[in-house]
Amino acid sequence: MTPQRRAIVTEVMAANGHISPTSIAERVRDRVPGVDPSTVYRTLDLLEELGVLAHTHLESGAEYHRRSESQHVHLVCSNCGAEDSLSLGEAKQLRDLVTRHHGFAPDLTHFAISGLCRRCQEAGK
Amino acid sequence: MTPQRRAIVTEVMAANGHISPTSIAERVRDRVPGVDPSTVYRTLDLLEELGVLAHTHLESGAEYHRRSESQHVHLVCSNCGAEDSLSLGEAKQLRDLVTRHHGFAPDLTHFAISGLCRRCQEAGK
DNA sequence: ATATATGCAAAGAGTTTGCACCACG
DNA sequence: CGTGGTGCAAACTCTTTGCATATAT
Repeated sequence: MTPQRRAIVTEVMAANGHISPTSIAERVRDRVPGVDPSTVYRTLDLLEELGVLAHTHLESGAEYHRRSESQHVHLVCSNCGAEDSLSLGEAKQLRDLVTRHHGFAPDLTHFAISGLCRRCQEAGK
Repeated sequence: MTPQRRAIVTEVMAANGHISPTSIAERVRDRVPGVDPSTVYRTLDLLEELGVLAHTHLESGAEYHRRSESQHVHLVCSNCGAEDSLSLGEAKQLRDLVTRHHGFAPDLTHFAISGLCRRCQEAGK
């Protein structure tokens, strides 16, 4: 456990929801000057292998979050960028629906779900 | 309508399902030597604005496909890479479920759905 | 003829890797 | 004291942009 790793973990935990490797690098740098992006990437890979973190693909690229928040299914508005998420119950319904028909066990947290939020739908008419 | 554009469109249409910008660039190059990747990117953007093409985010990055195949919801196995897709009916059920609870109109084709295919689930025990 | 698409070259962003050095445990 | 984490520099991939030239209509 090095100070760099501690700072990286702290930033990911502090980010509410998810955060990109680039942002982590910047924020960690503010706190512990000199931390290299490569260290951030290496640490994120490690923490993911250890099962502490996981990443999700959003429009802007990969974002990391605590593994324990893995129930989080992201809904992102492609128009205004608003973010929402499914409840556990809804996520389960979706999961079951896919599994039932395909024997495929989806991890709905790994990619976001893009679409139009209610407001943008209404505005779009 | 330039020969380059014709070749690019041809390749996307020939690709069954989806194809990455890089692959398009390679294949087009085989047929019309000298075509620059920047031309490919510019053309893809244009065709997307015109509503002819759309892109989907897979694990490996963005892939383009005909807009008319936009019902295609991708299921990708994170273990073996196998690809499957939802039927129109299933896609509609999922869509309705999300819309009903959130007023959010998802475009399930824009991001793939990651998970474990049946075989990998069974093998994984 | 004229608007526009192309190629080329360069610049960027994000990420990965090799290596010598330093530090944690 | 030794394993292994770190910074640095370089390389890489994918993508974007500016500009002069070539091309479609």
